[in-house]
Amino acid sequence: MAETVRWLTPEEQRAWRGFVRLQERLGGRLGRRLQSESKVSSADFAVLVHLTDTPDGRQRYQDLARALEWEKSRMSHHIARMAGRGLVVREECPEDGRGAFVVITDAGRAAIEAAAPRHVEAVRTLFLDHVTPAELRVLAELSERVLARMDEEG
Amino acid sequence: MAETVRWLTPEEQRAWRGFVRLQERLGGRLGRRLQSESKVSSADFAVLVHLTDTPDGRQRYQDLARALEWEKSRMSHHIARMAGRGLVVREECPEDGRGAFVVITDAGRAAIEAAAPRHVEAVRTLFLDHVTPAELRVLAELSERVLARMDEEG
DNA sequence: GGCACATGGATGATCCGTCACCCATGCCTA
DNA sequence: TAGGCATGGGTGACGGATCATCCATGTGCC
Repeated sequence: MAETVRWLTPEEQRAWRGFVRLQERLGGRLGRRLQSESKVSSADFAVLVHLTDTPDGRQRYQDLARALEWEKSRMSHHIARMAGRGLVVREECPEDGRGAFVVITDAGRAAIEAAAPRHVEAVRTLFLDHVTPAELRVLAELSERVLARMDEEG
Repeated sequence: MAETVRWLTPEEQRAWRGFVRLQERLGGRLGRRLQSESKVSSADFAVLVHLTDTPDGRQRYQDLARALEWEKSRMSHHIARMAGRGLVVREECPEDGRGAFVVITDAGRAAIEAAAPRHVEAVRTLFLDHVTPAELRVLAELSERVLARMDEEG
C-alpha cells in the first residue's frame, strides 16, 4: 500500500480542469442552441450528418453505430425516438434477416438543412473564432494522439 | 437569405471533430472507471471534492451549484440521490429559513479517499501521459480564453 | 404593516444513455 | 444436419440532466 499518488501539478490541474469545463459548457450551449433553434439534439444532428454522407441516405444500424462510436443499444433507442418524430425510418434488410437500415426522410433532410448552417455558425462564434490556427493544430494533433492510445488499449 | 455559410475548413473540422470525440470518449472512460472501481460517478466525485475543500465538509446548495456551474435543480436532484446512498446529508440552515447545507458523511469521505488516487491515475494514463507540457499550456490558455468569452456573453 | 419582487430550494415530467438481458438469424464445423 | 457460437438488433429498468413550475422565506419600498 505504498501511498505514492502522483497528484496533479498546478499546470496539469489548470489544463485538465479547463478542458473539462470547456467541454461541459461548450457542449451544453451548442446542444441547447440546436434544440431551441432547430428542434434537433446534438445526437440527432450527428446521425443525420452521417446519413446524408451516403448517396441514398441509408445506412445499417451497426455501421452507423461504429461511425459514431455509439453502443448498439443507444443507436436502437435513439433511432426509435427519431423515427417517432419522423426524421428517419427503419427498413428491413433483404440480404440479412437480422439487419436493418436507417433511412433519412424528407423531413429529416429538411431538419438538417435548416440546422447545419446555424450549428456551424455557433461553433464558430463560440469556439473557433477565439482560437488561433496554431492552437487548432495543437488541439487536433493532441486529440488524435490520445484517441489513438485509447484505441490501442481497448 | 444570402446563402453565405462559412463551412468548416478541413483543418477546422479535424480539430473540432477530434476535440468532440476526445471529450466524449475520455469522459466516458473516466466515468465508467470511477463507477466500477469506486462506486461513485464523475458528478458525485465533483461534489465530494468541493465538499472536502471546506474545513467542515459543509456547503450551501447554491454555493456548490455556482462552483460546479450546475443548475439548482440538478443539484437538488443529485444531492437527494447521493443522500440516499449515504454519501452526504442535507441540513437546514439556521440563519436563512430557505437555505440548506450539504454535508459530507464519513462514508462520503471514505468514498472519495478511495476514489481520488485511482481517478488521478486514470487521468494520467488516459490523457496527461500522452500530452507534452507545451501542449498542456496551449490547452489551458485556449480553454480559459474561450470560457471567458462565454462568460462575457452570458 | 403590507405589498411586490427576489432568492433558495423542491418536484414531476420528459428525454437520454447505459446496463443487462433477450431473441432471431446466420455461420461453421463435427 | 444438428449443435454451438457469433452477429445484429430490441427491450426494460435504472440513473442522470433539464425544463417548467411551485412553494416558502427573505427584502425593499411605499
